[in-house]
Amino acid sequence: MTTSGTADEPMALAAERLRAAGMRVTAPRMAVLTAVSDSGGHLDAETLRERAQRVTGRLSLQATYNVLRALTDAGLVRSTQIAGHPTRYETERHDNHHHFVCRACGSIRDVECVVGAAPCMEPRLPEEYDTQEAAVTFWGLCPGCRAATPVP
Amino acid sequence: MTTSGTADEPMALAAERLRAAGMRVTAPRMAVLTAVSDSGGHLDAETLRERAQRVTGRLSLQATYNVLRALTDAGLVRSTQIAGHPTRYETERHDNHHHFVCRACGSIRDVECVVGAAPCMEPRLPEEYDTQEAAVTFWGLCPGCRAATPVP
DNA sequence: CCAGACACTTGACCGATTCAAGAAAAGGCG
DNA sequence: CGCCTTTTCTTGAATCGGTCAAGTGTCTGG
Repeated sequence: MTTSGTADEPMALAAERLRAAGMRVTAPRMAVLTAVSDSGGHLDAETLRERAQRVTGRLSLQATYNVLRALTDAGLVRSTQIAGHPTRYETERHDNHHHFVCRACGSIRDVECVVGAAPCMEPRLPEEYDTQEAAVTFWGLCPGCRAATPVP
Repeated sequence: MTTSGTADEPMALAAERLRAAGMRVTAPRMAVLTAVSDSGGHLDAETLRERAQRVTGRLSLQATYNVLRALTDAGLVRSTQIAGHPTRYETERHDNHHHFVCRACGSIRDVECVVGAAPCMEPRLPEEYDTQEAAVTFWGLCPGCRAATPVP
């Protein structure tokens, strides 16, 4: 069987994580956090709302945004903005990884970065600049779209 | 006197560049292209419209978007999208440089990249991925805002 | 179990950008 | 040089992602 059974396990886990972060535990929060975790990342607010709704029965888009904001502020979720796409959300892994975006289908794939020694973290800027973070987006074609694209 | 005189020189230059790109030469296009060039980059559509208007006398925002699209497609202008900001435009220099964005004041500064050997251009991805471009955005505090910010 | 704080719903609103239809103007050609 | 076609500009409406605000509902600490 694919549905239910131990389907509330992730919910309990989500509750755990919310509590650990000092947040109130509510159905929408558990549902959204679970949706973000399960998906493997890179879903937008609307999609997350749809998924969360399957559990909560009903969830306003506004609430979804509220929850995502709260989860992001709490460090449980990381948001990423890709040019031309709505904001995407993924589980915060504290590994400062980057993203590859397919120009054809829009799919997103994580790209690991050598932790702590990310070469791209060293901009050629004067000393006075306080560089806190580097966000790298790789653009190109994913294997599927590359194969489907007639090479000129 | 501050106005006119040789003020139409950049216009002629813009006309030149448009023609070279095989585009029709129009007042809006010359004005916008000049505005992008003069500014040193990183202005949004609305600001560019204002500047261009000083020359053309009147220019719709829609036309500004049309022109910017055309210029971008023609490779004369490069557009950059920074999370939380409207799209910015700058003269295309074909040097694949990156951007530093101040979290406090939103100012943008170019960051040079070692041409041809950009370390950030080597994502750790399987062979089948066709990586065409890497966009790097550095986030932090510019000298001015850094000085103004009380260090905790 | 109750109060107060915090979260959710609904609905209006906003900024950035695009779509659509008609008027204007660029430029090739006779 | 002036016409005609094509492209571009103007105006106005619409879309999209997201936020603001007010009221109702629901956690959780005491």
